[in-house]
Amino acid sequence: MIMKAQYRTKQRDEILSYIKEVDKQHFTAADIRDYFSTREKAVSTTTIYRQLEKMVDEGILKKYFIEEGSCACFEYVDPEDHLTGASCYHCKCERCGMLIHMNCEEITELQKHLMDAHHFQIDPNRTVFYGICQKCLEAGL
Amino acid sequence: MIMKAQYRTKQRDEILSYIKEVDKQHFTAADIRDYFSTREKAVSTTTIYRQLEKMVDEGILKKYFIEEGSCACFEYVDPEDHLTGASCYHCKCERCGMLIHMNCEEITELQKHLMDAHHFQIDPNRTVFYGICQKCLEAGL
DNA sequence: CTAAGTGCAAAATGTTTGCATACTT
DNA sequence: AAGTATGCAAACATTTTGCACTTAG
Repeated sequence: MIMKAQYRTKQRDEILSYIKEVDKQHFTAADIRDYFSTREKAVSTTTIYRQLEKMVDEGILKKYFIEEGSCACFEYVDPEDHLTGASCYHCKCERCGMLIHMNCEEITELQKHLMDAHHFQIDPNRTVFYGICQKCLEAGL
Repeated sequence: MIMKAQYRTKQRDEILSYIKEVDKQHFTAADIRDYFSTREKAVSTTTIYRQLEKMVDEGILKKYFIEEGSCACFEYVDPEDHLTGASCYHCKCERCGMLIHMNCEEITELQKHLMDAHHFQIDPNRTVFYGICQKCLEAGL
């Protein structure tokens, strides 16, 4: 499933450096477009979309949707997690974007229940629990 | 927050009867548009969107987003669930896209666990469990 | 009569595609 | 040289909006 990048291009490098330099937990195609537009780096929107898609195929990025509206979000996938096949679950705060890692018994139980009762094999890498974290709850956001 | 419909129109009734007659667990604006186009009932797309939005405000429907397609899904909210505050979760098959609805005890337990142990208030509307459904598992996809 | 709803066409988004050109290997 | 990537413009898909017209109360 995971395929390697074929060619290394200037544009690909630019996008990769954005992903690493701008240490955001998640970003959109529009974020990248805006970033480049403010510094005259030439990467067309088309290329941004095509490279992002490619990176998702390569396993470098994870794609998901948060906000209404419709724009896709991308998140950098740590290569280590990738190698270890680490399959912990994530809770993501809808407000502040904080990511909580989980690998507890309860979730394993649910996993088992989904399989037994609903015949559904959950994919830990893809599934994200959205909600509100403690800090934001307390802050009343 | 919940507001009543003001006027009862022919178009609103048509849409409501679609929701009740076509017993789908979830549907999109496009489903309704297509439904009407095959039977010459006159309900414009604009009106469909406006009525759906209104029904969400009224609490008759729940709106949520599922990856891919980027189109909003609507789901009829059982008035009883409305009173009890029950909300169901969704499992989406990564292979065939099938959507399974869940409203079982186990998920409620996990919800409770996330709150108690991880101080995380999960959002059922946004959270989707991704994985592989029975049919695709059996088909070895 | 008045407020609310409707429908058309057109705009706003966000994303994808066809095609000729340019770049990597 | 062959294969891949890029960029533009145009296509797409979904949803929203402006405006004149109709309808429910």
